[in-house]
Amino acid sequence: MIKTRFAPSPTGNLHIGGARTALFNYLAAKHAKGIFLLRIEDTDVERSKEGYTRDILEGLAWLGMEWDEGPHFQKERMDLYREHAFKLLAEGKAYKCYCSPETLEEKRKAALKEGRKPNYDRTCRDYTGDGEGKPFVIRFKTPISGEVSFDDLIRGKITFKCEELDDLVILRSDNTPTYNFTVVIDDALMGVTRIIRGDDHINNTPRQIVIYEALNFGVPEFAHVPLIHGKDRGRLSKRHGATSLLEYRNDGFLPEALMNYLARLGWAYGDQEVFSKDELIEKFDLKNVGKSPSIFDMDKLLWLNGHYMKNLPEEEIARRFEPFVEKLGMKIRNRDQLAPIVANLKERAKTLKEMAEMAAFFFQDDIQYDDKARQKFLTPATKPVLERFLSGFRGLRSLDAEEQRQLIEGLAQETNKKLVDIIQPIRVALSGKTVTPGIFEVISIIGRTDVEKRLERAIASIDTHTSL
RNA sequence: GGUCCCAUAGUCUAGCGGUCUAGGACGCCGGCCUCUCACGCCGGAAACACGAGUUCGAACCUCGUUGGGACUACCA
Repeated sequence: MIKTRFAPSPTGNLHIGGARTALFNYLAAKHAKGIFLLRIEDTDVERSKEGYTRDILEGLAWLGMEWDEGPHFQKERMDLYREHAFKLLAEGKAYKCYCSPETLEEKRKAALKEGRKPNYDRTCRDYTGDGEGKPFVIRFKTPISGEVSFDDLIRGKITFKCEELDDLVILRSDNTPTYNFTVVIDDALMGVTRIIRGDDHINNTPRQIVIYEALNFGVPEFAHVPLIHGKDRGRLSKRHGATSLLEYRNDGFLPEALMNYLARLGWAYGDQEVFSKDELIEKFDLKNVGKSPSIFDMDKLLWLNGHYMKNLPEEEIARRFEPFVEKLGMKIRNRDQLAPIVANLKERAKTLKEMAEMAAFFFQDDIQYDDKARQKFLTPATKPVLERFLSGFRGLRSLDAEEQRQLIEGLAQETNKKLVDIIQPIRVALSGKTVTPGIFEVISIIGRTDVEKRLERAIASIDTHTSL
């Protein structure tokens, strides 16, 4: 049975990089019909915040990654870590270190200055005294010679010399455990068989392996996925996409699209670009995960989101669309409008938020005229067009597209104008903008009464402006 | 500095020694469609970082160079 885990620390929001690591773990587990476990690594009391935990859980849930086990919280397992630390101490596999942080810091600086490794000099490794009541930490006795290697599932064999490893602190002087220790205890005790994490952990892996061995725990499999970089090729920061996943939700992205995008970032299945969640589970394989870091590309995400906007069931899009309309401070008064609005806008809007912005004029009585649009299309020259259209419109038996077409084409012939010259002023009169869905659709969605009102108002507004 | 990882177009990637005059996608440019904008369709520019090997043959294997990244805490 394969068991994977996502183990974020609640010292920040769940960002794109973390979400993708979580996704790979999720997909690997689901693909193997195994278990996906969630663990919150909150041993850093100073920096951990409950708000971040909430953000992480909500982000995972929104993307659609249900975890099978947990969330476990390390804060609740402190005794367990201490117990194992003292067990190692009793077995002579760890030792108390009485060196003060200050002297350690000095030694490190001096070593760096002289070009030596800034590792702990192991002063206390063979010390047998009682430290005279001084505060102490527990350090792990790392093997001094030899090699540690592991078969990374996506990189192959990676080997480290033990000399490069340090005698890691596993229990701090305040009696709290450190990361490299808790992670081993938890992964071992929770039965995690396959650790998929960012490649920033490659260097930690040998340090963890020697702890597994000292505790007689079976060593799990490791897979280190490349990090996602920002446009500047550096680590992801707020500027590119390190903000919370939930911001993508608020910006009107669909979880289906984001999951699809994230999966394809670093992983590929031939030439295929679009994958449903089930398809991802079916086809995901760590073997096809690339080794080089990738850069987050908002344009491609937008394209994929647009794809899902077009292809998800309209009722589903409509349901998710409503909150975005409300967020713009508008109300959907006539629910019959919703379906045709979505039908017409789903090909144009890349996000739900954009869709709401595009749809705004449908929901407002006193629409705002875009300045440039008004100057160009609501003028003394176009006023007669609008007037003639209005009177013709009043005589229409229905708002059927064919009838509308006849009216507008007739007007174009009579005035010797092109269709666009008739339609654009009408479009601006009805929407305030030069860009909207097809005019017949716009008219039929707005409805007879409101179309007339808006035309009247637009015509009147021309008077106002010319008299000024 | 040390250790480790990585290297196909601007970006995501296919490629796993011959089928590569390197394929797909986003983006970009041009065209068609057309009531505006999109959508859709058609076409185009654009890449194997460099240098040595190995081999009959290398984007694919080896080594080196260069470039990028990560780690180097009583953070995770």
